[in-house]
Amino acid sequence: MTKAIKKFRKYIDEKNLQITRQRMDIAEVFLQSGRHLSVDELYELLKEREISAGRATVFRTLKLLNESGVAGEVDLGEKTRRYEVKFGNTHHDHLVCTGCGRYIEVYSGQIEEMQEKLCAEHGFKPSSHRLDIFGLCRSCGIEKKKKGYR
Amino acid sequence: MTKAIKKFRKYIDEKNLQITRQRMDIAEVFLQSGRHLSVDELYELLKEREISAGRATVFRTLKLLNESGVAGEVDLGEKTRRYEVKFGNTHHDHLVCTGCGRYIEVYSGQIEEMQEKLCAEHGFKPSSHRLDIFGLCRSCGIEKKKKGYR
DNA sequence: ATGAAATTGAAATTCATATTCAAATGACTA
DNA sequence: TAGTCATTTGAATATGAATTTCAATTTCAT
Ligand SMILES: [Mn+2]
Ligand SMILES: [Mn+2]
Ligand SMILES: [Zn+2]
Ligand SMILES: [Zn+2]
Repeated sequence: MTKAIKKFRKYIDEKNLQITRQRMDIAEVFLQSGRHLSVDELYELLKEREISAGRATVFRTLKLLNESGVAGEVDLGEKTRRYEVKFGNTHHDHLVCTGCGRYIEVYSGQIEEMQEKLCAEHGFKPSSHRLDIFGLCRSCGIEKKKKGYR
Repeated sequence: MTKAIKKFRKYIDEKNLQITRQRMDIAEVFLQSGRHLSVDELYELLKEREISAGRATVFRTLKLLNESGVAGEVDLGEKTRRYEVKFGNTHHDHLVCTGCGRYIEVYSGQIEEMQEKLCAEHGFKPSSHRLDIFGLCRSCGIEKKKKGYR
């Protein structure tokens, strides 16, 4: 059993909830995917693997995973919410490719520092932030050139 | 007539749409407010001023204002979309106070530069970005101290 | 095993946003 | 100016993601 699953079980236990087959199945498929998944994508992924779980339960379990700190909510400006694995992953920002939809995870200690400084200048106490850069990833950029687009 | 209104009229004209009382009223109240407004907030603001406009028309006009470049969409992780005045305002990021809901507009040329660098390192061609920092503004931070919170 | 409590999931609800369509308004022509 | 056609308006309806409801099922403690 992975550490992430252990942490999830611990959280469930502390909240006096029950460790059920659905919750564990959903958590495992989510963790294995390693992707930035919407509720519906995870629901379909479970169906593919012939794991039965209702949409409502997938919603609720992702919420639990989020509360437990195992998963994190990601809002990339789409209409639907996504979740990513947070446990074992350090903080990062996203390069979002508008060509192929990939999310590239990036980090810059310098940017983080400058954000702190910027906040200090305004007497602002930061607790979290979100930096998303939208554009074209390397392969999509090349693709466009090939096709002669601008 | 302000330059922003002029630009909006020009856009409407170019699209072979009509300059109507509703469109102008909505645009003017929006521009005067200078705030980060949701559709509903603007709709209520119009009602207060006894300007009649249906919700659908407010939606549609904000969309037009956005397309014209006079307004910009702002997604601050709430369930509802907001619009801000874009015309005459340069690019900026947001410090979002989770205490009082204020949006402080900030800018750091250094952060922008580092973002460019970060993208370049990944062969990524950026076209836009979004940086929001959530936390407590100066007055909300002081408030919390007074009350003895952590 | 028994009963109380928690969980599940199909269906209903909510809420923001988008669309529909009949009536109103505006533009244009004769 | 009156007539005609096109656009706009806004109340009502539709949509779609997220949440809630509640009866049936499952789990846990005894
Ligand atoms: Mn990520
Ligand atoms: Mn702003
Ligand atoms: Zn790509
Ligand atoms: Zn504040």
